[in-house]
Amino acid sequence: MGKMVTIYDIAREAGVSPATVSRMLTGNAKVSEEKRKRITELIRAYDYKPNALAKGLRETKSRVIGMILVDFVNPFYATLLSSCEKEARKRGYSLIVTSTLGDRELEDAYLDTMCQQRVATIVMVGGRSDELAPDEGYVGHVKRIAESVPVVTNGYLGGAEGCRVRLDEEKAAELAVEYLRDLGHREIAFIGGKGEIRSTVEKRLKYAQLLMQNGLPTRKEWIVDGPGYDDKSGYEAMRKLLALPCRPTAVIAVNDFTAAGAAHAIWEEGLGIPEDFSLVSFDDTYVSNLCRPRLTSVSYDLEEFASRLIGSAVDIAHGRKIEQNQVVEPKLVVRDSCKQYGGG
Amino acid sequence: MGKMVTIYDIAREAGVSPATVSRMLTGNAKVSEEKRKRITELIRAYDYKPNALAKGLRETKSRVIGMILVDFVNPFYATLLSSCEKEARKRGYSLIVTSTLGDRELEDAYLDTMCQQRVATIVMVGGRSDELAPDEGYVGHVKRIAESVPVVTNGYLGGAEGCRVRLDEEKAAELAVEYLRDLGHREIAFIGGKGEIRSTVEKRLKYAQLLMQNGLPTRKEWIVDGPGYDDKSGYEAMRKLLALPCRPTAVIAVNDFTAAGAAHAIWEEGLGIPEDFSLVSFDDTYVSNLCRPRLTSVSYDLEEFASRLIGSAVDIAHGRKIEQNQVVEPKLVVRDSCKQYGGG
DNA sequence: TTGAAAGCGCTAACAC
DNA sequence: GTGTTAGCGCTTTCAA
Repeated sequence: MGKMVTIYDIAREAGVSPATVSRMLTGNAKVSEEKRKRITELIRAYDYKPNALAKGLRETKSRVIGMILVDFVNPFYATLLSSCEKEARKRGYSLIVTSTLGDRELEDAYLDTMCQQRVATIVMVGGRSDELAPDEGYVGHVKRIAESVPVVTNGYLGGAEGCRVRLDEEKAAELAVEYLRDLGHREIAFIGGKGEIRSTVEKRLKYAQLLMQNGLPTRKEWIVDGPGYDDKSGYEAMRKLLALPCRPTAVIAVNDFTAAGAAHAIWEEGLGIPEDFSLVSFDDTYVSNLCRPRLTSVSYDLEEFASRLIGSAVDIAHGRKIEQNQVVEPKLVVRDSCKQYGGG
Repeated sequence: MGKMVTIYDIAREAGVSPATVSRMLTGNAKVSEEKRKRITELIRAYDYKPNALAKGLRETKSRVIGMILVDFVNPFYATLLSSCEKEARKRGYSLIVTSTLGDRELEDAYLDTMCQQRVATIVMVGGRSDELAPDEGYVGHVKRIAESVPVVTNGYLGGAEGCRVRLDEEKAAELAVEYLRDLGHREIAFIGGKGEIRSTVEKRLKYAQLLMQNGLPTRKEWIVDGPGYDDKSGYEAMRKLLALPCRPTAVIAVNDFTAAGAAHAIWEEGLGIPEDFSLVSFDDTYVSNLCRPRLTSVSYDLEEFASRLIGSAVDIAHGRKIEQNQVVEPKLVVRDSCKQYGGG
């Protein structure tokens, strides 16, 4: 691999000092039109590429954001990643990414790796920061890291996070429940997810609260814990519901995958959506469009989420003032998986 | 943000020279057991994190691989990314990622960005490198880049690439066609994809060739060009097929999304899978498991693909000898979307 | 085995 | 407006 050209090469060739070349590049000081022209030309001619490592070393921080996601494959996170990357680019940043798949040790290791890379900011979405009760050791670790590199997250890190951007899970649950209630449903179940994940618990709690407030029947068996967030979980959860003596008429699924799984269980029983069950999911990934009937789903504006996440990350890195607590609101996207109860 | 501790801090505290600390860290030279112990302790106590920027500057290259994908959201690439990241980590590398979404200028810009980051290697999958005839300017650009940073790709870059890892598209097409043929199908269509994308063209060509070799009827209308790779494309393509006076009995879809779209068109017509149409797709993403009936699909071992991509990237970076041309073979995963023709 | 010193490529004082 | 210089944190000769 050939030696890379440096500002010294350019400077020598142009008969100026490296500083002048640097000044032109950064735009931090005036450079005479004549030299400017000569330098610009040389840069093109030599195809000069500034060394981000040197710049980063000099400024004790790189224009790179470290992103720790729980999973790249899940379309919710995949889309978020895509938006974040676009957003980062727009602001002149690159993304170093990592997926933990729920592995706690990995999460710790990655925190360190990104710290070593001297990323400008660490953005964490999902994973342990999203757990209801992240363990002490972990929070301590993040706190230590956060002393040298700011952390932006959607979860809660005991105050270690420099900035938090949450999704309004309660509002999301509200949209789902109220939509079904307005359609005349009274027997509404909630399936999927895990009891230790904050986002899930927040939804379930709000769901239960709303049922009560609306005088709708609440039953323990109508909240089916996971075992997880995939279609298999949804399938199994729905089968439990189907086995119940008193079945609900509507089902809220913790995400599109569990909804898809639930749909399969319903069809297997020879029943239909929305004829026999109305189905609402969260996340509104492309999966909700891929199912038939297409799923009515609570949607988060992932572009906005990404924009706030990355925007805050960049602002913090530049020492700008930011909103410490931000919330992204959901909205309901009505498709074909629900119908008026009793009505038609 | 607090000042980070350096080897100088450690050295001073331990009463040794920075060089000794460095030697211990890199393991490039012997260090007395006594100092080693003292240093190790200090490193823990101060939570010292080596500055990857400085190291990279010194060694004129970082332990980061730049990955340019066409799209993060498509589960094929999302899964590939996930596997690549895992593979990179295993080898002590991080991933800087980027998705181009088919934007040519972006691809150029990213190539430069990664070059500036002094990534060890650039890995490109999808995008322009996957086009049948990438334009001259682009190839030139890659060639120039490739002089300073090695490029690994699945596409063809006029020899600029340092290493190529292809999927065996022809074998994939063969698996699909022969499976359907063996089931007794004679009228087989191919839908989706774009005529300028190498992987698609390779599949179509092989498909056409195999029909002929097997004495099966070939019809122009049975190859439906895209318009793309999403379910809408599949839906539209299938509708064209359905409108034909002579419909095929089996359909090969360029990926899972187009297959899902095709399935919807078929159902809309009141027809069934596999009763009225047998359906085979490529890629075998989780989408093929999410559909009902589950899709029979040609599967690539994405872990192997990732392992070869990243393995080669790392090997090249270390100046090791590598296989210049590697191929990942597909296999057929039989599920429920096909049936014996005539037979049952 | 260890230390001193140079240098990777860049930017920002500080002079002029 | 421009050049000189020091230093970001690390590794690696070169001597001792």
